Amino acid sequence: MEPLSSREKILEVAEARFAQRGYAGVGLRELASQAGLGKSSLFHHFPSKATLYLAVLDRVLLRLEERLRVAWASPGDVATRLDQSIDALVDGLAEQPTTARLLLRALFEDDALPAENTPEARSVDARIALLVGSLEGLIREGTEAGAFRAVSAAHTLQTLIGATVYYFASGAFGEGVMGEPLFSAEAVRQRKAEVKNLIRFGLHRPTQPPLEEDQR
Amino acid sequence: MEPLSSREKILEVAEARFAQRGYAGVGLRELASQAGLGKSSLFHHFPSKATLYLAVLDRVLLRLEERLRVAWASPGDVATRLDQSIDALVDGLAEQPTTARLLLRALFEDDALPAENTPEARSVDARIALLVGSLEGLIREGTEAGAFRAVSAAHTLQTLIGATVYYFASGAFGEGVMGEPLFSAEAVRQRKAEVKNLIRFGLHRPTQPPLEEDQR
DNA sequence: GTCTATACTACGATAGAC
DNA sequence: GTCTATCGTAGTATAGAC
Repeated sequence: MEPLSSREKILEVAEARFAQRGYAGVGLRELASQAGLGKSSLFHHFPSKATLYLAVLDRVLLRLEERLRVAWASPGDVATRLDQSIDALVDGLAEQPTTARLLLRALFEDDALPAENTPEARSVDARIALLVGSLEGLIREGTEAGAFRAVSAAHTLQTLIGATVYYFASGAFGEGVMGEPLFSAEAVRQRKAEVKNLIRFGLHRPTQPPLEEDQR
Repeated sequence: MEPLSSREKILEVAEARFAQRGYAGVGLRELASQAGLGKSSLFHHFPSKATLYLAVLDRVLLRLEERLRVAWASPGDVATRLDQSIDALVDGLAEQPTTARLLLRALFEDDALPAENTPEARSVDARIALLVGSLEGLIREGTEAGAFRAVSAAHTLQTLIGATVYYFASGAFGEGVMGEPLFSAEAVRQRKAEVKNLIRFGLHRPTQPPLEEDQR
């Protein structure tokens, strides 16, 4: 295993710090020292705090994108591809606890960033648009084909984001609610099953048998 | 209409600023001047930034609590009381756009607050525990009575929080997804219907007729 | 109850030596 | 590519006059 380059080390530390404290809550001194550098050396790799932040976001979105591309390329029917997208999304968010927090925080920190219309910001926006558009298209395809109820694709997508991104971003509060760690392999497996079943069958008593994973 | 006292004015401005920028992103200079005061005068009303923040949170949670108490006192069956709780929660979150953002941000900013174990922090924790516990109890009651599928109450509660708190906190991103403002009376009405129907029936084609509001 | 003045620390960012 | 030194600003908080 090669040691990380300075740039990679900075990105790694910055991802952890931004996820935990948010953009405004992170100081570059602290960040630099955790990366084993002086503060000024940061500016050799990234011209500003905002650029560094966007680079972190971009990397995280790319990781998710790669996982979801596999699900979208699946030959199955719409319901199957939606299930596989949920699996991929949950796996991607569960891979690193920083991911969901970073993404959820990013939704709030748009106006705090002094970096609109930079190339970095446009790359991040494009990745988000791709993810959102693909998932929404999948839901819409299902309703138009008659496989799903006549739900609003946008509303359903938002609920799905809440059920996944919010869930894995919920931190100590979420662990308190769940009564166990959010990121254990078993907990992640169960989250996938619960979300897929709720999406399929809703809360009320089933008229079809639930998925096998939900048997308890 | 009486003019606001300084304390009330500060709370109002602070709620807006903390919702928009987060705890670390708000400066007390800026906050004070928006409230029409000098920076130092803040400290006459609140001994520290953390105390002010917790006072804001407490007020927001109290508003929600009052709405939900009505739903919990309803004489209906479990499914009805859950529907009414969702209505009350959505109405409470939609009443002021700051509410959902503040609550969602609060989940992340626990460790950034230098104010654990103060009376203010304990009050906030108690209010959250009441809200969470009551909603979870309602779901559990439904599964035990056989009205709901054998879902995990904790998982379902988290999904419900995502579908409501995250939704109304999603800001510009959410409006982009929805293609319209989140807080218009019509949009709020539709969100209630979509969430209740998804909770009831799931996404797949209904074997029972959907609620009347979902007819499109 | 609000003000001015001030203390001390940290912030993001830059200049320039090595 | 990393460092020290420095700039100007803003951060929370306190003291004390009015």
